[in-house]
Parts: sequence; C-alpha cells; structure tokens
Amino acid sequence: MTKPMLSPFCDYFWFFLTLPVLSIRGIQEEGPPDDQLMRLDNMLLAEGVCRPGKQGRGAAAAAASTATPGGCPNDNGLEHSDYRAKLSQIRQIYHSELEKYEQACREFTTHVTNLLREQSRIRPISPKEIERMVGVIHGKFSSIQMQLKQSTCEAVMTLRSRLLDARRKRQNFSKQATEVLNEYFYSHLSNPYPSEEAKEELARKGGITVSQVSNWFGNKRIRYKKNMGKFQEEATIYTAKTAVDSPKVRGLGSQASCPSMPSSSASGPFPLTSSGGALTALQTLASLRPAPGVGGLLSQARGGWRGKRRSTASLVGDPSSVTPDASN
DNA sequence: TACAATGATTAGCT
DNA sequence: AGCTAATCATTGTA
Repeated sequence: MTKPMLSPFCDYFWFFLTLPVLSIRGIQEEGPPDDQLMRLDNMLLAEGVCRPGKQGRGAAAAAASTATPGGCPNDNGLEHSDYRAKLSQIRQIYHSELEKYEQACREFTTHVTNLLREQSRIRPISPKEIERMVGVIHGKFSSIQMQLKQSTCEAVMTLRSRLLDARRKRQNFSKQATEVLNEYFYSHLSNPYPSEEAKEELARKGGITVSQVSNWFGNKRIRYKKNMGKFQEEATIYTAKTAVDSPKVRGLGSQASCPSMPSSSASGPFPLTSSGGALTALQTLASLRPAPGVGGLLSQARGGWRGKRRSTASLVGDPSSVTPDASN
C-alpha cells in the first residue's frame, strides 16, 4: 500500500491502518473471518447479548438492557437474578462499545475521504483508490468489532460457568420430589432399586431428571445403610403414608405387582415398612430388630443390598421381591 | 457462624 | 452400565 501524502494528523491514522490484525486470537485458526463473525454473532444472539437482525448493528444499550436472555434455559427467576444482572452489564458495555466503534468508523471514513479529495487537487487520485482506502478502514474497524464480540462471548461464558454451574448452584429438591422419592424408597425397602421405567416415572412426578433420581437413590441407599437409626422416624412416616395411599406407590414399581403384599412388608430387612402399619413399625423402632423370619435379609441389607447384582437365588423366600427389574 | 443435610461428582468394582 | 463408598460443595438451620 503506498502511503498517500496526508497531513500529520493522518499520519497517526495511517499508522493505525497499518497495524496488523493478526493478533486477534483465534480468528486466523478458525476459518474465514466471515465464518468466525457469524459464529460470534450467533453466539451473542443465543446468549441474549444482541437481538435478531441487530447483531453488530448498533442496537441501543438501553433497549437491549431489558431484553430477556435467550440462551439461558434455566433462567427461571430469582436464583439467576445475579446472572441476569451481570449479563445485562455485559450487554450494555458491548452495545455502547459497538456504538462507539461504529461512530468512529463513520467519522474516520468521512475524514479520510475528505482528505483524499483535498489531495486530489495536488495529485490525481482515482475513485478506486478512495474506495480501496474506505475498504481498508472498514476492514480494520470490523476486526476490532470482532475482537469486541469475542471478548463479550468469553465474558458471557465465564459468567455462565461461574453462576449457572449445576454443581455449584445445587438446589434442594422440592417437597413434592422428596416425598415421591421417599415413598418409593420406603415402600421398596427390600430392594430399593427402581427400574428405568420407575425412575422415569419418579422423575416425572418429582419434576426432576432421571439422573437426579439415580443420584438420589444412590445417596439414600448408602446413607440409610450407614445410619439406619437416623432414618427410623422418616421410615415410619412414609410407611404409614404408603399404607394409607398404597396404590399410588405401587403403581410405580414392579415390585408392587404383588397387590396383597407390598414388597418390603414381610420380606424386607426393614420391617418398618409393613403395610400392617405403624404398630409393627413402632415395635421395630423400639428394638431395632427384625421381625421373626427376616433376620437374614436384614443382615443382607446391612452388608449392602447389592441391588441389581443380587441373584434371583438370593431372593428365594422373598416372592414379592422377585420382580422383572430384580431379575435383570 | 458452625454444623447438619443433601445433591453432585468421582474412583473403583462387578 | 449401574452400583457403592468417599468426598466435595452448597444450602438450610440452630
């Protein structure tokens, strides 16, 4: 590029124009700038930073600040208010910067064009040359824009991982979910391993995911086994509950296929769950000893249910536990 | 604020 | 793949 004869003021801008744009991280390695720009625009759109049809076109910060973040599936209110507030800040900064860049680009283009026109009195300057200069200026500014977009994307991603990370933002399950899970657990105490279908049903009823159901049962089994005493009261409550409302729970589990004998009532290691109700439960509560004839199963549970791994043979004498999912 | 409860993650096992 | 056991990290509570 031949340096045109410009004023000292323009020397400064000439320096700007000749700055390499290669320093923009990732752009060169990730394909043509247009593709990269499109990806960034899509991402900003998905994150709710810009709005459809307005990507990079100077959407007003004020208007944008009230927009609902589009890319946040969990954006359901108070628990993410912090996220939303910070996203809104990012959005404002993004749009005001973008606006500044665009204005600077317009002003600089006008300025350079005027200077070239002035120069044309001294030496011949073709319209093509002016066009080329304008193109170069726009190219520089769009690469700056790209950098801005990239930084914005990074900021949003960091914010998301910090504030919306499921593990860090663990929430206790709703009462409904806990009840549903506990009802199943205590009514299937002899074999508290819900089948895939039962897990799905529990998940649906509790408004949680299947993997959350699996986690819950994993935790529950281990914690129950470790400290059965602590759970006695809870067991009594749910036993009484399911005794009254047994069809509800029975409907979930395959073990409940024995209508007259809830799985854990006579067979399980924890006779608290007898459909006979609170009396047996309280008796056991007092002694913490199994009802006659169930000692073997109690020790089995104390050593670990070893649920799905349990062979059908070990369930002999426990007809209610011989279920489709137990025999898997 | 300390501590218990609890949901999620991980390593190792079958 | 699904389980246990240990552990982490957050939430709830006295």
